[in-house]
Amino acid sequence: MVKKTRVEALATREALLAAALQVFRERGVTRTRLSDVAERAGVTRGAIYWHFKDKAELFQAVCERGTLPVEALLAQASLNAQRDPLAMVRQLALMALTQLAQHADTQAMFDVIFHKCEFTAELAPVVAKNDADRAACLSQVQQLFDQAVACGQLPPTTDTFLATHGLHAYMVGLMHEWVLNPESYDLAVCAEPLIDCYLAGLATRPPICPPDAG
Amino acid sequence: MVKKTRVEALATREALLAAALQVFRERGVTRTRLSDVAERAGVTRGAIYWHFKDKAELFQAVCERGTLPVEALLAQASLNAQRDPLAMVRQLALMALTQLAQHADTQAMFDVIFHKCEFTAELAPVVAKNDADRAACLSQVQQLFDQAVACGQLPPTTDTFLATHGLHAYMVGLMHEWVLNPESYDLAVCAEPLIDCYLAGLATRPPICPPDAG
DNA sequence: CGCAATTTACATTCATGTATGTATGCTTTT
DNA sequence: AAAAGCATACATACATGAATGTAAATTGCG
Repeated sequence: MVKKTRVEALATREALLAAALQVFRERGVTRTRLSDVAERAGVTRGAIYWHFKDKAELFQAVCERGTLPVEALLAQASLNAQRDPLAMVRQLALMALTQLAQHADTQAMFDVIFHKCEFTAELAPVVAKNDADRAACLSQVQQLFDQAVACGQLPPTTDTFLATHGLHAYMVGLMHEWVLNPESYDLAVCAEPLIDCYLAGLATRPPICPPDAG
Repeated sequence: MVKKTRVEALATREALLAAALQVFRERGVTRTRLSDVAERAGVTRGAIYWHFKDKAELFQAVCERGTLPVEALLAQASLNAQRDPLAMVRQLALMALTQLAQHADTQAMFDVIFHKCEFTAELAPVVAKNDADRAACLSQVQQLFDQAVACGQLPPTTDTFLATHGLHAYMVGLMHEWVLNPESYDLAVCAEPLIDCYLAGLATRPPICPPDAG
């Protein structure tokens, strides 16, 4: 079998992405040979070079396929933000953790990103996209926190910059560590108390940044 | 220059470790060639094979050199624990972040571990040691939280397992993200408000684990 | 002199990228 | 509507370079 119809070609591409995600997870991105990916997808190495320029581009595609749902959440956030900003932050965090807890592919992706990947020069485009996404996300959340301060949901002394970075770190850490041991606790259930605990901390003793420290 | 005295040999070993840390950070562990490490250390590749079996063992040595200070902190903790357990947790967290904020080598090490390394089968011994260390650390901290509950420093309903994992995730996330942008904020200064914020959350709205979720 | 510490030289393995082959689907023309 | 022509979607083969591990050679210390 050589030539496929367009939809079949798309299916091949999808199979390659799925296979890549698995092999990346097993062998690490750098040690992954494209021949393994091809074999797992049921094609040869040539097919990869048709769909992707090289391994870096393949990796980028794998990442983008996975980060899409999170971006959609953020888009929502800016719209419905005005009413109850703190609840929106809470919902965003919960949805991200729930997505992770429920979707095996999401778990695989974050396992790769957190523990099976080396972010060096050759992955510069991915890193750049990551940075941009993170900056956008942080900025959005900080705006929500600012609104929460304005609403009186958070104390007026709250350093929303630090609060944002703290929450972000918390999320990253939770995902980073939970993916290592998904059996250690039920994330779908525990996400809520974990998030609420941090938010309660913000409300009762918000971080206050000394001058010139950020 | 060929043969050295014993102390000089130790110096060579140290130079190799320092060089490896740098090159690991620049190129990622997997893409690092031992020839680069040797060159940076001012020796040839053969010297590496004298001191270390292979790259994995070199990496392990680099990690162990860096994780030593943290272990010392934990050893302290179990001793002075009885009086004010929550303050002990606080101090531990602060010291870890301070160590990171002040020592360039520590920053380099965590940058490598978090962003420049793929934890796959070939690094199994390192992973095993990491797991053991983490488990020990978590167990220690959970004991402190248990004592804090007993002292009345934390509400009796507190799920100390979740509290521990939450704090650990927080720490990991803070280090993981701050190392990416050490200029984004002054960690040495902000560590205190960040930690206190989380601990305040624990005190006012501790995580409560539903049955059978952990 | 024998061993510790390091260099040099060598063989081997292995993944990559590319160049080329090829057959099929798609399109256009008449 | 049928056939030709072209682009697509891969497979195959090859050349290349690069890093590794080991074995042998070298030299200085005790």
